[in-house]
This record gives sequence, C-alpha cells and structure tokens, in this order.
Amino acid sequence: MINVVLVDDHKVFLQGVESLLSSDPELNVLKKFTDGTDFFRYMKEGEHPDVLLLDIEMKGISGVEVAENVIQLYPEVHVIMLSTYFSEEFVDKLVNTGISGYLLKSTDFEDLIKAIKNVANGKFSCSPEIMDILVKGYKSAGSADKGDSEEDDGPLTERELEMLQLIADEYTTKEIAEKIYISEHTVKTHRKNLMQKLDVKNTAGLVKKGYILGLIE
Amino acid sequence: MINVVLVDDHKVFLQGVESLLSSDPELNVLKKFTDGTDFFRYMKEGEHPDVLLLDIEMKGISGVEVAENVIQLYPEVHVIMLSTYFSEEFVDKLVNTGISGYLLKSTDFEDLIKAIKNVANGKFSCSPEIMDILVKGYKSAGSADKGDSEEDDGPLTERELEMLQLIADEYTTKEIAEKIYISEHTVKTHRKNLMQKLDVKNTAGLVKKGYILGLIE
DNA sequence: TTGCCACTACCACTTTTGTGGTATATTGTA
DNA sequence: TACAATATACCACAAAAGTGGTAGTGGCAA
Repeated sequence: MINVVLVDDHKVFLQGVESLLSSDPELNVLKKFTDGTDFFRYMKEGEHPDVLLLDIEMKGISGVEVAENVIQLYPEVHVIMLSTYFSEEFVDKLVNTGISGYLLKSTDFEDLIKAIKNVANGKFSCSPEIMDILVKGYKSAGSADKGDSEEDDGPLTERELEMLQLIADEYTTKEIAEKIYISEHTVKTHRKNLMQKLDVKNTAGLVKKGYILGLIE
Repeated sequence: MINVVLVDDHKVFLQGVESLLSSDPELNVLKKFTDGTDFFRYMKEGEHPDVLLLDIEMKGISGVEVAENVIQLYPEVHVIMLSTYFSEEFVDKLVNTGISGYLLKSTDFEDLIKAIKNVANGKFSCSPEIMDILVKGYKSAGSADKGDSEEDDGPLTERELEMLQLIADEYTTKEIAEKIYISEHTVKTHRKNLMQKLDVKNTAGLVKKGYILGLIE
C-alpha cells in the first residue's frame, strides 16, 4: 500500500485526484492540503506519506519552497511536482533539489498512477515533455552549474526541535541552559546548527521559518 | 446592518448560529472561523465586524487570548464571549479586559440577538447567571484588585507593522534603518514600542506573536 | 569494531538586541 | 489653532546573539 498526500491550492483538483487514486487498490490518499503551512503542521505530528504530490504554482509559500524543505526535513518522503506549464528554470532548480518526479497536470491518469508507483520504489519519473528538457539541458550544460548554494544539512534532531520551541517561547540561551541542565555553550552550538540547517540569519528567521514549517506551536 | 464574525472550534455551532442570525434582517454574518490564528489573518486584511462572537473554550489559542489581542489591536470591534460553563475566574479576567458581553451558550436565541444589538450600540450585555457573579464579585471585592498587569498600548501603527515584517524578514536594526532611510535610533524605538505593545521580551517573541496574530506574512 | 552522528562543551571576539530614559518634528483632526 | 498621536532621534550601558572555530563522549549500526 502506497500512502499519498496531496498539496494543491485548487480544491477541485484535490478532489479529482483523490477520487482517481482511490480507484487503485494499491494507493491510499492520506490527506489533502491547500496550503503549504497546513501541510507542514501535519508533517510534524501526522503520518508521513510515501509520496507527496505537490503543485508548483501556489499562493503563499510556493511549491518550490515546500519541496525544498520537505526533502530536507523528511527525506524519506518522495516528492512529485505537478505543474500546469513547464518551465526549464524550475526543472533545473528542482531536479538538483532531490525531487523524485515532475509531471505536467495534463499527464493522463494511468501515467500519473504509474509515476506514483515508480517513485515509491525509489525511481525517478516524469512527463516525456519534461524528459526532453532534461536531456537537452544535460547535453548543453554538460555537468551543469550548481547555481546558488544547495545546502541540505539533513532533518532537525529531537534536541534541535526542542531548542527551536524554547527559543520561540522567548527563552534566552542562558535560560534554556538552566532549564534543561546543559551548558550555555551547548545551547549556542544548537542555535548555530539550527540557523545553518534552516538557512536563516538570526533568531527572527529561526522563529519565522519554524512557524512556516510547522516545527513550533 | 450589524456585521458579525463567529469564532468557535465547533463547526456545528458555527453553522447553527449563522442560520439563526440570518433570520434577522439587521444582522449579517461576515465570516466564521474555527481557529484563532485564521481569524487574526482575516482581521489584518478583511472587513472588520461590528461584533465578534467568540467561544472561550477553544483548542490552540484560547478564547481569552484571542479576546485580549483583538481588543488591543482592533478596539472598534465589540467582543461577546460565549461559554458553555461559567467560571468566576474568566468573568473577572475578561471584564477588566474590555469585552462587551459574556453569554452562556445555553442562552436562548432571542436573548443572543438582543445582546448582539446591545453591544453593537456600545452597551454591555450578559446572561443573568453571569450578572449574578458580577454583582457578587463587585460586592465582596469592592473596587477589585487588578490582578496581573493589564497593559493595553493600543493597536499597532502602520510604521510598526512595517517594522515587524522587516524584523521577521531577518533584517537587522541597521539594515532596516538603511532600507527605509531613517536612523537606527528610530528603528530601536519602534522595536521597543512593539515589544511593549505585544507584551513580549525579545525578537523571538515579536516574530512568534506576529505570526499568531496574523500581523506578518 | 569501527565509524558515524547526536549531543555535549569550550574559547575569543564582534555585532546586535534590550533597557530606560528624553526629546523634537510632523501630521491629522477636533 | 491647538491637541494628540505618530514618527523621528538621541544617549549610555547591559545583555544577548552571532561567528568561526575545535573537540570529547556515548550509542547505535554496518
């Protein structure tokens, strides 16, 4: 049984895909979300899907951002991006990010199901149109430029999550150290690692991203 | 025409009250929310109601917290608290907060509508049972103790909102100053005022509360 | 049993925040 | 016009956060 979660800001699409996928006994739609932040909150507490179907064009947090963070925080989840159009820019950006598939919404239903089963088994899968772009890109750019810095420091540890919550709760480094009986130095180290992992510059960024990614309450 | 917004985590209740209120031509239900944070996001952008019907017992942010912050940030909104039980503790706490009414959910429908119309006209309105508690409290406690510090520094100004957003976006004081062409001193002053108004101790608190209250994106 | 990883801890130094004042323009509006 | 609210600016000192390192320990898994 392959568990799937859908994220797309068009409710109609969500319902359509769900009823479609439910026709296949191997597939099970765990949850649907119209908003990246809601999805991240679910990911902190709820059951993780095997495959995430993710719309690229979304209001609020973009699909690209969602993808990048999901892959970092929950690497066991296979992400398939869905898009109405195909943009070389995104394809480039996303493939290096570690997504498992990239389909056009115009893809027919059997191919979608096939793709889901493929990526659940660790393969990569995408629409033929996109495959074209990939092959073309591969030829021309050779081994490609890495563009902007691709940092992925893996998911947060238990301790780091705890820190993040305490920081958001207005505890200072010293107070955290006293509260959980560790040295101030250690807390500062955790703070540093958090900032690096979440790719932010200061406490404000830590709390903001913590919220967006549903890591704090 | 009196515009009303409903916040209660029980959807059934929301629908019930809405259909009830719609029977009165003077009343108009603008919006319903099951969650305080969603409500606050709406308040930042959407139309402000004349009257807010607010459940006290809610998961997540409690009704009390919602009430306190609404009254501070949007003082033109008249808040009526709804509760299943009646607790002296809450009554005390809330009346000093500046709410306009306090009804039991067992209140019958005509009284609810009457109460809404009353508070929309600046009066205070509550269930007889609660009135009893109030009178009793007034007798015994005399002019009452103020309990914990009741600070209300009014709503945030445009400039302060702008600051809050920039802080959440990881700009430092110096960067903000440069960006919007004012002195660092000024930015620090705004920061101070923000912390006082939102009743938080540091940048983390600022960003967290900014999120909860829907003041930043 | 070896190697990775999370967690811990330390240091020195810089930058940014936070505290607790005061004070003057500017602006909208009663 | 005069008042209130807002936005601006300044100061000095204290506290906390951020930078850029290094490094030991314990546990779990290949």
